[in-house]
Amino acid sequence: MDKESKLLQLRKEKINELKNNGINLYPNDFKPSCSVNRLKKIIKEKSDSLGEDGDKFCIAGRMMAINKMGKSSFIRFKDGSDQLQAYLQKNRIGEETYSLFKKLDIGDFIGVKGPLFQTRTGEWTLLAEEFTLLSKAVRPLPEKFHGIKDPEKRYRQRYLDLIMNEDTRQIFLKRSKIVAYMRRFFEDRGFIEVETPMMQPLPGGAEATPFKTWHNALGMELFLRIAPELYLKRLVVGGFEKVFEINRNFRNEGVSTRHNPEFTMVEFYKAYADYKELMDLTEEMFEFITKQISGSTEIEYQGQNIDFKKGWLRIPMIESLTKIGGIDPKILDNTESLLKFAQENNIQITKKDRHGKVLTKLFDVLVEPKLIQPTFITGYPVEVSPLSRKSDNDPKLTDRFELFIAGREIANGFSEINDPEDQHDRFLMQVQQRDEGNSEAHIMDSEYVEALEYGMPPTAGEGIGIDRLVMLLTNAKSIREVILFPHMKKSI
RNA sequence: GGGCCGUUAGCUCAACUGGUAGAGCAACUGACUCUUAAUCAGUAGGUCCCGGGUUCGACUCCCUGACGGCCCA
Repeated sequence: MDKESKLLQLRKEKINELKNNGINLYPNDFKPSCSVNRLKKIIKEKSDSLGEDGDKFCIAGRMMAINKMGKSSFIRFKDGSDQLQAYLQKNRIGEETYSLFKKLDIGDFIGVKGPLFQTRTGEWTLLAEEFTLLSKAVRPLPEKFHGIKDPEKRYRQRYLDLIMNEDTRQIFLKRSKIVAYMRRFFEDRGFIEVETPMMQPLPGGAEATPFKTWHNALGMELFLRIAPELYLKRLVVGGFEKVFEINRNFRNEGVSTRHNPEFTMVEFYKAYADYKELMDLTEEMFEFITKQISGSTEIEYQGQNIDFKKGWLRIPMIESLTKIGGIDPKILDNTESLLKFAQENNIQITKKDRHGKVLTKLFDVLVEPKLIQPTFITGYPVEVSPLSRKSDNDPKLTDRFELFIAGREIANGFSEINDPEDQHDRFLMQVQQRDEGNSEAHIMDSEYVEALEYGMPPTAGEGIGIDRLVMLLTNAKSIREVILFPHMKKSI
């Protein structure tokens, strides 16, 4: 703990003095009659019945500013909904209460009861007839005008950020709404929400390094999940034809403005659907959510206008490499030439990488950053898609898409493999890649294959990064701005 | 992992070429019954991120480290 400042010592002395005078600093018997927000609506709707002799209200909140003028004072305070001003007069609330008030600080929670009046400037103000301390703050709040800016402090002490910065509050209110609308979208279409293990004996469903943990009683190693995919598909096998899960995934990777070790995804699966249908569904969902949140399908993200109105561009990956990435179509099938091209353009690719992987890496560098408007890239190579159904037209490709917006990956979806033999072979291919040094390649999951052997209906599934979606809709530059408590190193 | 930048009072920030740290808000004392970044008078408040080094002297220059931000891989 930090060394106590003089400021803090003084506060504690003052608090002891109040306690010694028999004042309860933390009572729990004050019931507000309404929120500030509700009160403001009442003011708008029926200000006729308001006034010094009019209706009385009981409001609670945190004091954010105090203007003392001798025997009367204005305080600005806020609850979870809005801010309000109250006027305290010594001869109205009594000498004893007024002198208690004078000892209080910005940051303290208070309750005020009284009618409303308008100040000289016309501001509706609660005229205090009763005034109570509800909870004493020991530490002072950050400065009222500049608030708290230091990103490190804002993340580590998010509560201060939320108290002082309305923008921050709005981001997380929006985040909550985005998730709520997403739930509604799925529920309206007959999907059921499920929860599958966060701790898994075999980490699967994605290419990533997992976190390890240990279960004492079972005496076994467990992994924090990198994806819920294989469990959700077991549920489709089990007869739940439309499922979704909104929950955390954990990947043991670096942190950046786009990566947090734990992040939230929605994954959903729909039986008898294919990847094309999911693209349609995704367009519908994004359009719906964006309209609800922003009132329009258009948003501005970091200076770019982005339109979510459905009818997004759909481009096969190969085509995107030539048309957007500028690769000569003649060298596309030749791994050697592609490697040479990569080298010439300073793109780091391992010689070991297979053709499909080389294409994907070139795509990441040459195409992805240029996909600003919502764009589906389809037809991913088999090598990088161990869980996607092979395309009927081209066995080298899969019935898969990824969604890109503002130059970053937002979603990934595909028709699922439901041929257990194919799935088994794909796992084997991954195991081989693992042996060749790709530590992120998928692990053989025989129990999952066994589940497929009982029969899974034709199905398509998709995952959408919620944090990244929230970033887009809140115009946040860093993922840390949309995660309440982003991971940081220990500060000591 | 690499590059650049940052860390000074509770908060937001200053401090020139190295000369011994300052403002606003917050706090404290006092005045003030319509303020709203209230005002007025006064007071106090510092491990200059940690640790080394250079120097007569370091917030300032150099090195190591910690934490953070941005960019890149």
